[in-house]
Amino acid sequence: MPPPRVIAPFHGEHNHRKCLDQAMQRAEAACLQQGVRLTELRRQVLSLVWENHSPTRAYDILARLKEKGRRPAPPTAYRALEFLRSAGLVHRIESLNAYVGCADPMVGHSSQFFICDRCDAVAEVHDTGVTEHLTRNAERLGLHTARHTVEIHGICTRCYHNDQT
Amino acid sequence: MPPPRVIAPFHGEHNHRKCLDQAMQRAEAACLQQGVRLTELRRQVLSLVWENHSPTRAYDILARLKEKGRRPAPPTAYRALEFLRSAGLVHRIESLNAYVGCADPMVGHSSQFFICDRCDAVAEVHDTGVTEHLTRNAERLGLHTARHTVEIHGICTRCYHNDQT
DNA sequence: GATAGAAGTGTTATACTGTAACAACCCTGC
DNA sequence: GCAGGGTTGTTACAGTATAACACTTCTATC
Ligand SMILES: [Zn+2]
Ligand SMILES: [Zn+2]
Ligand SMILES: [Zn+2]
Ligand SMILES: [Zn+2]
Repeated sequence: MPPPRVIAPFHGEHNHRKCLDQAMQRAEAACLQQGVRLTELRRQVLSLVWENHSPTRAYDILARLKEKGRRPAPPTAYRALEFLRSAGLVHRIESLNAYVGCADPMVGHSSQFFICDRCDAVAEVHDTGVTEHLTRNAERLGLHTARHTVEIHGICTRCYHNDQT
Repeated sequence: MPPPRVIAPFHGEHNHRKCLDQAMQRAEAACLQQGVRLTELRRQVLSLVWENHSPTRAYDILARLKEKGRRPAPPTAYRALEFLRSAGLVHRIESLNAYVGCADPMVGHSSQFFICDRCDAVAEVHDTGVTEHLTRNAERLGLHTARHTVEIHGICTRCYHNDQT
């Protein structure tokens, strides 16, 4: 079994511009491969989700789209987000009603998300051990699995230390 | 490591009246032990959640409370549900915005939920293997864990077979 | 038992999240 | 060009959740 792979860690100091560019490039490639259209609107929404590594809510997307000159209504944002999700380019965090970009869209994965409730940082992990346990349980119960939602909430080290001071 | 324990299975043929009575009894005991008050309203809401083993939404609770002669507004339901959740008597299914009764409230557990998207049946499982995997990952990332959300969606065997016919 | 404080519930209003339905537009292949 | 499907715009509304304050009920203490 391969070791758990951290797709996006907490607070990684990095050139985020690079993050964003890479995400957009991978999105173009993924859509090309899947034969679906990454339109200008979808590109804009994806880049908004990728503005940072915290979960983005649909109505935040709407507000930012307005700033960009569009006059969008809710369905505009939800449709774009649903497209991106089905293409594997973003994940939905159910416990927050929000979306994060996926840094590795080309592999079909069911990830686990570790979320800091103080600073909103999210780490995406792909631990096949967890997945196998869940799959085994599903089989035992007779559930033909469609999707996993695994979201762990807590306080990240940085925020935890800040609280002590 | 103990084997995964199925707290509530799919479609178990059973005397549900017994289910309900037992749940209410355990709730009384749990509240007594925790030194919190299981008021009449909270008792009513808990019994509504326990009417069946499918997730119950807050506004369904509201509607049923109206039938029982109250004239409740949303906060009434949400406050009762939040109380029951904090007392460990119900779990919230994040991916459905709904609540299910917990059949084993006395043990502090973080469960996994297996959900049939066709018939809404929910199975609650307590697999320490899953929990340990997640805990290990949280430690590695430096997340001081507060709560787990593990929800597996799919189609249960019974519904799957019905679809074939 | 009176009485203050805490806990619980009622009530109004409002914010946030998400979708149905239909119109208009645009792209692609014929 | 011109159908036809996919995408976006637009209006309206459904569903989920909380803030704020009033009122009641319970509990502890005198
Ligand atoms: Zn980045
Ligand atoms: Zn943090
Ligand atoms: Zn039952
Ligand atoms: Zn089913």
